[in-house]
Order: sequence, then structure tokens, then C-alpha cells
Amino acid sequence: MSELQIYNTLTRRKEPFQPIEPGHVRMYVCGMTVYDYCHLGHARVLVAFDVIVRYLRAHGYTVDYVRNITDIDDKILERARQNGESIDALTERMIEAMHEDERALGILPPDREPRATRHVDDITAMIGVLIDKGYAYRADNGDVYYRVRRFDHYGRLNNRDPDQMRAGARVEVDTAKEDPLDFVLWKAARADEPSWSSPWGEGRPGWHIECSAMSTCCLGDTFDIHGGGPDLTFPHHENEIAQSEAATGQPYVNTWMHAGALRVNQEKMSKSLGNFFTIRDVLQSHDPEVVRYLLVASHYRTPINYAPDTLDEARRSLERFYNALDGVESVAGAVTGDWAARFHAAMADDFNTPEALAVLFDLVRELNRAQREGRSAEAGALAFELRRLGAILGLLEREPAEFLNAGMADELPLAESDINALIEARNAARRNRDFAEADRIRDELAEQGIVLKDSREGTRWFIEH
RNA sequence: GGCUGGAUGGCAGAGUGGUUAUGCAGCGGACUGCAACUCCGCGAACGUCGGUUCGAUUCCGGCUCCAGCCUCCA
Repeated sequence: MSELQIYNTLTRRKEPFQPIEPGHVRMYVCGMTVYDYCHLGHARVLVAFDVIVRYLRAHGYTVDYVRNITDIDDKILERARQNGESIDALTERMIEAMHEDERALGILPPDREPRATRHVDDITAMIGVLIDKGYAYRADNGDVYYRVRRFDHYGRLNNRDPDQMRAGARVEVDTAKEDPLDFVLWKAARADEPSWSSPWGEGRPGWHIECSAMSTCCLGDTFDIHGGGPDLTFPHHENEIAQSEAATGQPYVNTWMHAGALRVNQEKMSKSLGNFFTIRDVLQSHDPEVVRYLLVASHYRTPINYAPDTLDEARRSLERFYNALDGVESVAGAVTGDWAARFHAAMADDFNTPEALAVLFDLVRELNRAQREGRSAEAGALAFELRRLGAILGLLEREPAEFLNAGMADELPLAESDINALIEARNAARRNRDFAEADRIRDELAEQGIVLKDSREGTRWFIEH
């Protein structure tokens, strides 16, 4: 199998990937802050790392995949207050919704999904170490801050010099800090907020520290891969490095991976810009596998510009796959051609999914040829191969007819029995060479959005999307 | 202002120092009673100005434009 190369944000180049423990990958990805429904930008990151994990496993690695949930945070408090619901009720509701969206998109659950509120002890322990080592201090307002200038490598991930940073240029600096660059590790509790006790008084964890604490406690002081969305490189991941390496004295992460942004009208889709579509909204009118295909059809680091048209095109591309699979029995068998090798070569090159899909389209052409020429054993073997490789991308795992007719069942304009009766009437007309009548019936069905497909085995119908 | 990453055919989107990406759409042909599906074939591209080179879309530099980060955001 081809040697795996991964682009590392830290070095800004592709590197041969070598896990710390041979055959075993330890990986952490920053997950959601659960105060609202996930949008397509979240889906992009979730799918990207889902494909990465699936491929690492297909490549032969055992993967320990950890993705956290941030379930305590300013936004959660604010939203719960607005909604007049408890923080627990809000976060439980959103976690349930997130899992639902993930299942719909074929995103496999991570092996562990730690939550900030369940790891407060680990968090306070890490903050304690940082204070003892002089990397953190309790300020007059009761907050605990990280002393950024104490950490020599600060800015390395982002190639930034602390002296050049214009902290506070756009945001008012909290005067309790020794230095504007310092960031909060522990927030002193306010009267009506949930809080935990700590050596520095009642309070709650800051955002960055939870990932340092949960990742190192789940995966060890040093682990293989840390991933996240494109907007987390600074400050979140920079701060994680500062916290973790200062606390443990060990290198934190070997390979940093960041997905590209999802854009709308050439602007990043984000909560703050308000230009987002939630996953569940999009799934109202689009098949989840089509959404997944759209996301996989671009390389994970490239920005994707989202527009409803791109989804329609994605559907037509997927239809080519499912049309090829339709009516062919997938059976393991000898296959001529080096599709698997080409597929793996593409994926081993920093998870090049567009190239991997191109290989699958080549395979589809060969499959259609075999099918057309009556080489059915070969067609069956190719179909099997197509499904096996497609599954690595989390695609092509359904029954073709189910996909081709998906999502419209409750909108069927006619009862299935009526459709079948019309098809039978048309075929009777065809047998009598009354093609005018046959075409009239076909047109009648077409007007209802039902497309016919004749073959030696008979006539089948599909819903036009 | 600093730091990233981009600019590829009608659209989407990989890649490469000299030779077909791939998909969608379009065009011609085949299959079909006609279609749909499918097959065969075709046209169509590398932002701009310089440099390196026998040769650059691919390497280097300038320019223009776009996006992201520098503030919570995936």
C-alpha cells in the first residue's frame, strides 16, 4: 500500500505519516459548542474527518478517535437564558440533534466523545500545574489567566510573532490581565451561573483549556493527529499547544490538520455572519448522501462554495454511480484493473478524495461496459469493488433503487399500483405496436415526474429529481 | 498592517516541467419503435507581467484579484 502523506499545518507541507505507536493512531478533533443546530460548515468538518478516520482504518491502522463536546460556555448560558430553558435541557437537546444530523450524513461516531462538564477535575488539575510552573496566575477579578509571554514557542503554529500581534486592536482588553495577549483558563463565577469549586474559587473553565485537558487525558501527553475547523488555528489551537506543552513538558501533537471553509457567496458560512444553512434545513429538500457527496467531491483543505445548484449537480454525479450499480448483483470476484491500488494511491496522498472519485468513475465506465456486453460475472465483481471502495468514503452503501427514488415517497402523485397498471397498459400497447398510445401513457407519467426505463428484464420507473 | 492559502475549459474540481484528470452541461454517432439508462467519439483551460529552461499551466519573482486568521466561530 502507498505510503501515507499528510499535510501538517505546523510545517506547512506534506509529510510521511508515522504514528508514535506503530499501527495505532491517536487522534483528537475539536467538536461542537452545543448551543444551536449544526450548519453545513460543521458538516464539512465532520465529514472531512470522518473520511480521514475511515481511510486510516482502511489503510490498516487502529484509530482511537476522540471528539469533544463543549457543553459549558458563554453562548450556551446566553442562549439558555433567552430560551428560558435550563442549560442541561439546551445542551442535551442540541447534542441529540447533532447526533441525528451525523447519522443522516453517514458520519461514524467517534470512539470517545468527552464533555467539558464531565472533566472539570482534569481541567482544574491542569490549571493547577500551570500556576505552579509559573505559566498562569490568578488575577484580581478572580479569573485565572495564561501568561502567554512565558511560553517560548507561542505563535509557532500560526507563524506569528507575539510582539507583532495587535491584541486588543478590535476588542477591548480586559484590564485584569498582565498582558493583553493573556487568555483565560478559569472564569470566576457570577451569581446566576453554574459553577464548580476550585482552589481559585467558584467558577467555570475557559474554552481552550478543556481541549488540552481532555485530549491529553484521553490520548496521552503526546499524540498523533489533532484536527479541527479552519478558524481554530488561532487562537484556539495555538493556546492548546501553549497550555499542554507548558503543563506536561512534552511535545503536544505531531500532525495538525485543518479542514477548509464552507462558503456562501464567497464568504465563510458562520454563525456570526448569519449566512448559514443548518444541516436539517438542507436535508428537508436534499438527500443526505448528495450532501455528503458534495463535501467529499472537493479536497478536504479546499474551500467549498455552497450553492443549491452545486447540490443538484452532485445528485446527477451520484446518479451515475447508482445507475451503474442498479440491476447488477455485487459479488466478490476477480477483477481486472488496478482500481483499488489507484484508489489507495489517491487517498494516501493527503486524502485526495476528488482523485479517488475519478478512479471510481473510471471503474464505473468499465462496469457499464461489462454489463452492456453481457459479461455479468465481471460486472458483479466490479460492482462489488465499487461498493467496497465507495464505503471508504462513506458512499454507495444503499440499494440503487432506494437512492434513485429516495426522499420523494410521500410526494408520490399516484399510488404504486396505479403506476404499475399504467406501465402494464403501455407495454400492452407496445406489444401491439401502438406506439402513439404507449408514448401517451409515458408522457402522462412523465408529467407526474415519473420516468420509465425499459430493459430486457422489463420496465422500471423512477422519480425524477 | 502581519500571517496563511487560492486564481484551471460553460460549471464543479484534481493534477502535471514536454503526452486524456474526472463529473455535470453541450455536440456527433451507436443502442432503443421513440425515449430513459448505457456505450463510442468531439470541442473546450490553466489570472497577469517578467525570469529560469530546449520546453512552464506546472519552478522563481513582481502585479492584480479572491478567501481565511489576527475577536466568539467548524
